[in-house]
Amino acid sequence: MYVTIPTENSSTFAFLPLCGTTTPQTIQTHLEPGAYLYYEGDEVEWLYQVTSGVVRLTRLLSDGRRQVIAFGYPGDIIGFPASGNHHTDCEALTDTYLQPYRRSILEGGASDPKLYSALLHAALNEISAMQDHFMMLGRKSANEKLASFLCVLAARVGTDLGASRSVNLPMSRSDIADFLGLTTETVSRTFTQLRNSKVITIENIHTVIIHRPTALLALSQGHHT
Amino acid sequence: MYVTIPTENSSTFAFLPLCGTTTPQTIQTHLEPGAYLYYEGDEVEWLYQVTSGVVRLTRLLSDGRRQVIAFGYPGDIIGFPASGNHHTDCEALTDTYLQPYRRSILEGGASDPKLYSALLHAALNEISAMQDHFMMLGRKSANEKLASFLCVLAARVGTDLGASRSVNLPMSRSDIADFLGLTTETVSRTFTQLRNSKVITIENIHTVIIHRPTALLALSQGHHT
DNA sequence: GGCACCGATTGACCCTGATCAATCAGCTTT
DNA sequence: AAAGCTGATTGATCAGGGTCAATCGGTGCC
Repeated sequence: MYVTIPTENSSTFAFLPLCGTTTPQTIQTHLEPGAYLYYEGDEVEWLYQVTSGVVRLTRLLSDGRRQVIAFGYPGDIIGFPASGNHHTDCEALTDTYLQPYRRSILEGGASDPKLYSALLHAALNEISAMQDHFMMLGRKSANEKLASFLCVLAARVGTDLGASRSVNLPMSRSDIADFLGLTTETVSRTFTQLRNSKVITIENIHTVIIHRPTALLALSQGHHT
Repeated sequence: MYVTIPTENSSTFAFLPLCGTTTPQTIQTHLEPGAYLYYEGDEVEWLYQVTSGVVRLTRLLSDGRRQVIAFGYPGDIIGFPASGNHHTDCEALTDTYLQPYRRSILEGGASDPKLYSALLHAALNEISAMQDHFMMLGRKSANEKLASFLCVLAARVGTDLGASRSVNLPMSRSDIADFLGLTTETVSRTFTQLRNSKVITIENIHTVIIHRPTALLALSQGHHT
C-alpha cells in the first residue's frame, strides 16, 4: 500500500510476502540509491514486491512538471500495468531489494490462484490509497498536506520513542513537494512552521521527530492551532 | 475506466460487459437521478458495472470539503472494496442502470476465472486512470484542468459533428469543481475564457461544443494561447 | 403570465502558495 | 582546512485562484 492520508486500515496491511508455494522462485533484484528499475513506457515484464528499501514512482509532463505518484515501501507491489507498459518511472531512494514476479501471472488464471488473489487485493488496496491521495491533492492546504504525509509515514514506518515518534524521510524535499503538489520552498516553509509550533523537531534532513502526534493529526484534518 | 487526462489508450476500452457465461444472472439495478447507490462506510455486498447512465463517486472531509473521485460511465466497474466497506458515496447523475456482481467473486479464485481476470484488469485500468488524475490535481492550472476534462469526455462520450464535437455534461459545475480541485466560480470563469477564445461554445448548461479540438488538447497540456 | 428558487455567472478583493533570488549547511574534493 | 557543489532554507514579491457578494437565467409552481 502506498503513502497517503491516514485511514483506520493504514496499519492493517503489514508486510505480507506474496510468494506462494507454487511461485517460481526468482532471485531478488537489488538497486542502489538513484538506480532506476524502469521508465515510463517500458514494456512490463515483471511486477515487483518491495522487500526492503524505498522506491519512488514518478510521472513527467512534457514541460518537465513532475508528479510523484507514490513511494513504495516494503510490502508494496509496484509495476502494475494497464496496457502492457509502465506508466511511471521507478527510482530507488535507498538500497532496495525487490522480489520480481512475471507479468504473465496477471494474464492466466491458470497459475497460482492464491498469488492471483493477493495481487488483486494489492491492486484494490492501492485504489483505496489513491482515493485518499486525491482528497489530499485536490482539497487540502499546504499545512494539511505535510501534516497528513508525516502522519501516514509515522504510522507506517515510524519508530516509537515513547511519547514521541521518529520518522525517517529517505526522499528529498522536492520529492515530497512533487508528491504533495507543492514546491520545495513551500515544503521547507511548512516544515519550519511545524518546528516553530513545537509539533516536530527536525533532527536532520532525513529524520523528523514528532513530539505531538495528536496535534499533527489534528492539523492534517484542518483543525487549526 | 474513469474520466482522466488523455492517454493514448483512452479509447481502447470500449464497453465490455463483464457477464461471463458462468455468472449468475442478477437483475439490473435502476437508479433515478439523485438516488444514491451506496454511502461511504457501507459494507460492500455488490460490485456494479454501469450499463447506462452516469454516476458520481465522492469522498467527504469532516468539515464538508468534497472530492469527486470519479464519474462512472457505461462499462466502468464501481464499488471496488479495499477493506470490505465502500470508501466513497455513489450517486446517480442521470437515469442509470447497473449490473450487480456479488462481492464474493473477489474472494475465491474458485469462481469464474474469466470474470475474475476481467475484474483485475478493470482494477488495473482504474489505477492507471487515477495516476493520470494525480498529475492533473497536483500539477495543472485551472485552465489545463478544465481543458483536460473536456478532452477526455469528448474522447470517451463525445458526439462527432464533423469538424467540431459535442459533449454532454450531466454533472453540475460544482461536481466538476470538486473533481478538478477547484471552486465553482473558477470553473465558471474558465468556461467563459474558453468560450471567449472561441475554442468552445456553451450550447446549454449541460452541452458544450468543442470547435477547436486541437487547441483544446494543446491547452490541456499547458501550451498557452 | 408572473414569481420564487437555485444553480451559474460575474465582479471586487484577498490570501495562499508560486516565483525569483539570496544565503545557508552538509558533503565531497583537493 | 579551504573551496566548491548541491540541496535546503529564508526573504521579498507576485499572481492564480479562493472568498464574499451581487446578479443572471432557467425551471417549476401558483
